[in-house]
Amino acid sequence: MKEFKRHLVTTALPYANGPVHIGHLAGVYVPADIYVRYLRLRGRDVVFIGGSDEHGVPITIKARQEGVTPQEIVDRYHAIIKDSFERFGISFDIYSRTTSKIHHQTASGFFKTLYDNGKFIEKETEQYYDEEAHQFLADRYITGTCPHCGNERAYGDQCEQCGTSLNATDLINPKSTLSGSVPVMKPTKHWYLPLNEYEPFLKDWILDGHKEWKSNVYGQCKSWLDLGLQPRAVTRDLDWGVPVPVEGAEGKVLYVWFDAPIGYISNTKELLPDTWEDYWKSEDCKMVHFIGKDNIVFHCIIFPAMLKAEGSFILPQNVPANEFLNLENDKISTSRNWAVWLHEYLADFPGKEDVLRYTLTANAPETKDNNFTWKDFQDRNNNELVAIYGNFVNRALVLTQKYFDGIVPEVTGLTDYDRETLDEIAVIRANVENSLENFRFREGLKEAMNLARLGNKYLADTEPWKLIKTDQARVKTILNVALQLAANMALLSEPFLPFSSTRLKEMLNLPETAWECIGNSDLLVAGHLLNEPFLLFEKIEDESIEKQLKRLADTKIANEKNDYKAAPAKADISYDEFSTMDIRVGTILEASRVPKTDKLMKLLIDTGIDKRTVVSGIAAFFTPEELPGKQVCVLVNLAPRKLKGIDSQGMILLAEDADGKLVFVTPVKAVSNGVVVK
RNA sequence: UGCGGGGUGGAGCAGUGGUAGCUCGUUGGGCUCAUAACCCAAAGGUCGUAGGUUCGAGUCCUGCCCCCGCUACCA
Repeated sequence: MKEFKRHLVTTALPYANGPVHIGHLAGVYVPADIYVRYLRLRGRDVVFIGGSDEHGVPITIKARQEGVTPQEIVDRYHAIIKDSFERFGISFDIYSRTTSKIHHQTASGFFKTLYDNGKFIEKETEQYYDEEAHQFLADRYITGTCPHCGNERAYGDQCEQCGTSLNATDLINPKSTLSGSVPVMKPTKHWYLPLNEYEPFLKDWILDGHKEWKSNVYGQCKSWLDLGLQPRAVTRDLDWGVPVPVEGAEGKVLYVWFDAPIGYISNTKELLPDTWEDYWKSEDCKMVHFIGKDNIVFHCIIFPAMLKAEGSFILPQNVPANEFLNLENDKISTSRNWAVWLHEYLADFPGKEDVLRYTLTANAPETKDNNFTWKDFQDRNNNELVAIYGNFVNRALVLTQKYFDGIVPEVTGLTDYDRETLDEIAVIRANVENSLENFRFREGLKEAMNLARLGNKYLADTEPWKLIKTDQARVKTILNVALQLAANMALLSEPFLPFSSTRLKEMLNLPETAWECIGNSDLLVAGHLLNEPFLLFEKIEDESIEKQLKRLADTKIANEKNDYKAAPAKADISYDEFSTMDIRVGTILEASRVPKTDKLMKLLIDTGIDKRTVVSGIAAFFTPEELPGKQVCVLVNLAPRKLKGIDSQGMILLAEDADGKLVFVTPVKAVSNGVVVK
């Protein structure tokens, strides 16, 4: 395998129209950070590049909805994202943004180079234009009637009712979702990158040259290449983005997918104005893109074709794309607020950065979509971090504190078992390294935890708490070994759990130690004074988990309300038919549950005409105590009916909300009992 | 519709032709230094489904079913 002098690690640029959530973290940022921290610990020359993607149509839409400028939107989210990454320990060397001056220059220059070298095709096409919003419309922003099933809410690219994919021009009665106006066809000119010309190169490079890529990545690429590539537009009609730097391109910007990956280059330039080319233009540099599976085609096909067209850049050595993470069995969604937001997590679980890093890594969607549940989060913390890692460290340190006043005891003689245990460290280290080099972070973490498991087993097998009564010298050796294991654990787990590693090193008073020392049994020398032990991890109680689940349940209810669509109107009736119904305002006098039923409530109501009994299915929503005195509307001429043996003389009017909850229909101010509702 | 990825004990994963493994949970036992933590043992899987190839298939082939991506928000 080739040894690279430098490493360039990029992470997908999060879109600055919302904060980052656990899906982003599990898919991209946590694995990338583990990888980078590992490379740094091994003394490799590495730059870690991140930044916000701040262009594109959705940001302009959101700005329009909120009545602010796109700049205000991206400023807001860029700040939140950058800050939360930093506090979470994603150790970017730079986290910049695509609205930066240097990015505009870089992206613009990149386009110009390709343009000047004749790498683009110019094409004029007719597209829908919204004359009120003064914008060309992407297919998704046009709705109309589906020509196949007649659904009136079909989108320009697909009808969600019948599933057919459409062209915007297929829609009957097209409407712009931006302004509601009827769009008109207008000619527009765009520049296309002829991807088809790069097909032979891409086939050679990926299909023959990178068979080691993950199967999801390789398979997706193969599929695209087998189907044949088409020229792809790299410009858009929009006023938000990097202006197209050629004549006749007024009002056009670079397509966000042309612009965004160039952000990796711009951000490297911003970080290293003088030496960035050592990373981007030197075959000695290994470039790796961390992305989610939806981005595979852009990073494996389009961006490499762009780089190839330009000619002076290197290509990625690997693109370890992850699958998706679900949250409590539902797709994570920014717009539906179905997510665990990083900035909220950091506020709710201060000091527990590593717990989330651990959970997301242990359960990373490396080979298929996975599910994050708060129960799993709690279990992994309590049963693994606390019980295995934290507990081992605590045992070793507390015993040393108790027997030897926190001073590392000397080795008085190693048994075969001691040696075997210590030798195991190097084996585990090799396993961790192998996993990380091959982007198997889940496996690597499990291997690292095996060191703590080994420690617990060692203590259980050697039982120093028994021997202390009879053989102090042996106990010295045992605790020395246990402490060496703990010190090795602090080093080995650092890429995965950096905050805990720092705390553990503090407790051990461990001097700066190189990764290469992992496996040594003298990381702590005899006579070395340890600091006071404290708990590395703490149990997470049910209450804090329930709080999170409650929040999600509330979101679900809110979404159901938002998604509520009124049922279609029933067939017309005459006024005479309506007037046959006699609806009166009445007051509830008494209320009691109907025994042996879940839903039924027996009510005595003063209807102004009489006092009568009504049985109503409201017991799930009201208590008998809160009802007396309430005014309600009653249909008084509904034929009586026996319910559970009780004569019900009428019906109370109720509105059923989107979430199934019932609400009384009540006059907005008190009126006399018996007044007519009409 | 098509193409790609995935469907393995309660949960999360490994396993590309030769007796089905790992972590957590569960049950039983042990230990008591440790955050009721730790250690040992056991139970638990007809490997989505129906066929086929093979002496032998989770592993290869074919059909079908389910989930996800390519397709707004979005990793």
